[in-house]
Amino acid sequence: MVTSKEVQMQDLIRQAEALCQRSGMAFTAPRRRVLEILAASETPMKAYDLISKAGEGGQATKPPTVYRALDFLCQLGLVHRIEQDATFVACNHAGHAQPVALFVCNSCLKATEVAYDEVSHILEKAAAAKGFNLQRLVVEGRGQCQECAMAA
Amino acid sequence: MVTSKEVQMQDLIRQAEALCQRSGMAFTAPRRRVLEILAASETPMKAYDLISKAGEGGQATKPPTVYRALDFLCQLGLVHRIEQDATFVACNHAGHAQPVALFVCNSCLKATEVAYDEVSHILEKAAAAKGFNLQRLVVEGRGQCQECAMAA
DNA sequence: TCCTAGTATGTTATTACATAACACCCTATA
DNA sequence: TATAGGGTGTTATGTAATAACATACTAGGA
Ligand SMILES: [Zn+2]
Ligand SMILES: [Zn+2]
Ligand SMILES: [Zn+2]
Ligand SMILES: [Zn+2]
Repeated sequence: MVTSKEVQMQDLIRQAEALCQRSGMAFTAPRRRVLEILAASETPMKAYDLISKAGEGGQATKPPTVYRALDFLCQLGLVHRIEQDATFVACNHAGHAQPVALFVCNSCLKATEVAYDEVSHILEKAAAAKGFNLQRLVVEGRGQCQECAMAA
Repeated sequence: MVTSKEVQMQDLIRQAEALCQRSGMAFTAPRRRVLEILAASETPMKAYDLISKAGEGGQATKPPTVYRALDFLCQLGLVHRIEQDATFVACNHAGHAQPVALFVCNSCLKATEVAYDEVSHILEKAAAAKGFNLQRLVVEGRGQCQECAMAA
């Protein structure tokens, strides 16, 4: 049986390959491995869980290997880092450079991506009013997702 | 000579005392010490710099002491934690519970607080559109502050 | 062919961030 | 004077991230 999650993952990997080729970057084994694990996960993962997981059934994987892969994938926009709790999540839009907000459910810990075009303009203006030139923006939230609201 | 920074700090301490009394909480020595150090700092500080600083001229101060004080001060809204780089900054509005965005300058590392009433409503709606009930929001930015833009 | 520059990984060790667990102290109140 | 709640001190540990250096692969030029 092939789950939709698996299909989504294959898709993500293909898009990553394509994106790397276009950018002239190598989609190497450790990068693929890290992206696969993240894509297969229901929830954002901590770096050291990733390290353990990547080391299953094979040679041990050390922190720098995984952190380097994460840096790479984050730069390409294939993975997002959630600053609030130092976790990483595969992007389900494969390489949008546009900023998105990440909302994490307090119950099930799943992350929901939400675009925020409007918001970034407003914040840029608000920053500009104080003479601040905004270059990078982090928007994250906590709350309750739809499923968990139903269940409660 | 009394600088404006020092005046601001005295003010902040007084407000903190008042806030604690109203809430029935104790404004104890370590809490005061941590707030004083943060209030005196030009830039947000890392926890371990705070720990070193707090230990200067006296008995050594250990991590739990400072982290407990930080938790306390953050809950009261007297201090903000910047998630992006795990730093802490004294709030210059003394205990607003309202959310603010924190913009950090890439050059001088100073933080600028910006309120964002509008934005939270928009994001709440955007989240709601995906069935997500937003409870807490983190908005942070990076860029260049006014002073540094002048200097450049 | 050989050299070299650029990119990427492997490995060891260390630094930085944060909390668990327990003992002790103080103070209010029953 | 017991005892419960809140707070601190201390030891030890857990968790997140990177420095530094060695090694490997590839592409392009002498
Ligand atoms: Zn995304
Ligand atoms: Zn949920
Ligand atoms: Zn503030
Ligand atoms: Zn600046």
